[in-house]
Amino acid sequence: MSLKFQLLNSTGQTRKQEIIKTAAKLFKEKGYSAVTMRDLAKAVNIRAASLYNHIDSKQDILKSIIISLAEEFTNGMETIKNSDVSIIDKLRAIVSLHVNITIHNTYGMASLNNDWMHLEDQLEYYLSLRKNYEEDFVEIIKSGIETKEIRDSNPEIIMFSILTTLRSLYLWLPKKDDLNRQELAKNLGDVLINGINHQSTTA
Amino acid sequence: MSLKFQLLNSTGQTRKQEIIKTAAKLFKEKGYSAVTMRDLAKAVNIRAASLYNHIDSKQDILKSIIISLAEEFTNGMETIKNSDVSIIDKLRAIVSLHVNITIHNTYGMASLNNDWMHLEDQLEYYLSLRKNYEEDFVEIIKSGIETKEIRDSNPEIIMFSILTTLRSLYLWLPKKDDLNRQELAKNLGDVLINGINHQSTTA
DNA sequence: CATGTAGACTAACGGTTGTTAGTTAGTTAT
DNA sequence: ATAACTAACTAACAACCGTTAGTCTACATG
Repeated sequence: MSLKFQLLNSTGQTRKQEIIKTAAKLFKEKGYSAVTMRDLAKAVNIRAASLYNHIDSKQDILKSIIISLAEEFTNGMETIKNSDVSIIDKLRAIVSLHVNITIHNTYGMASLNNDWMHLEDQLEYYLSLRKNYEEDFVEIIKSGIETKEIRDSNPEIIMFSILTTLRSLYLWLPKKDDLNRQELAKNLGDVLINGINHQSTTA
Repeated sequence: MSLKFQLLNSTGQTRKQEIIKTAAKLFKEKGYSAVTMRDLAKAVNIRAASLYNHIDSKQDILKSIIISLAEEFTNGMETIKNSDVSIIDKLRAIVSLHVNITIHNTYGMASLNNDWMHLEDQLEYYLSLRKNYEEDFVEIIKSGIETKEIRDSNPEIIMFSILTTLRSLYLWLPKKDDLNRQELAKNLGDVLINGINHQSTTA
């Protein structure tokens, strides 16, 4: 048994990673079902059959893209939930979580949002992660309403309103790369959070 | 040349309308590309070939769903733009427009959001309608900032934040049918608009 | 030098796709 | 009564789908 060194290509990723990243890009443009293995192969300049030296199946690619992202969100939420800061700061942390993940994997976010229903074996697992995430999110809102940090409106509506905006970040973040992460997160935080902040002192 | 009476089925729609509505429902669940003509045929209890007595092509179905909805939004925006009310009331009217259209065509909204890229001949037309809609929307926000009815934040971010929430209505509106239109529109208006309202006097 | 492996290839498979052709039973119009 | 139309059917086509089998070459390891 000897050490094995993974060969890296010119962009510093393994071939498998390159295939998955390219797939995510195509999935964003046309959706999982409309992208064929021959499309994907052409995009990485090999033949369709050669893809199978690196991946198990088309399904497997989708699973890799979605599950890893979903787990990133779950882990991020766990950290935020257990952190000892104000509710408003927790909400700001959630905004940053979405901005950061979306910046480093814009293409994958499209699959997470639009192609999760094509997961087969992992569908149930994905749905449980999403359900838990939304429940944690709404709990934070509720406790903010109790402590009067958040305006007293329907917590589910507040949660969905913020979450759908964050989930759509992948659509308009690419057009806004002149603003860097911190600026965008701040602007977005202002719009999303000051709106529901009870003592609205922005100016 | 004589009058022609369109035969209506048990649900009071023509067969073509029934097919398109059923298609929209399937498109919402799996996306345009993943739904086959045989799937659609089975859902309306005929054979795939028989669909072509009523529609020209699969493309044609998608076109019918998306373009009519996009034009509804365009017409609605035109009315709101030219109405003589406050900026805040215009925003409330936009919220109502989305709520009402989404209520009466929940399935179609999924295609509008997720399958527009599979339009072929009509893609350019659709994109122009969407572009105009967003431009009108952001103009309303800008004039609201000028008149100080709206908090002074980045108008594009405000617009996208509201619009993405409204675009996602089709996802969570079906779960909330205990609230009727007016209630939902009001709640949503509170969350979306009071947040950016300059003199935030909600309580 | 011999051997093993990674990663590309060609060829082909069985199944599915959207769609067309041709037919037929039932209804409506003249 | 006859002609025309509507809306269903069966059968089939050519193209495309994901995937497998088997092969070849370049390179790393012993």
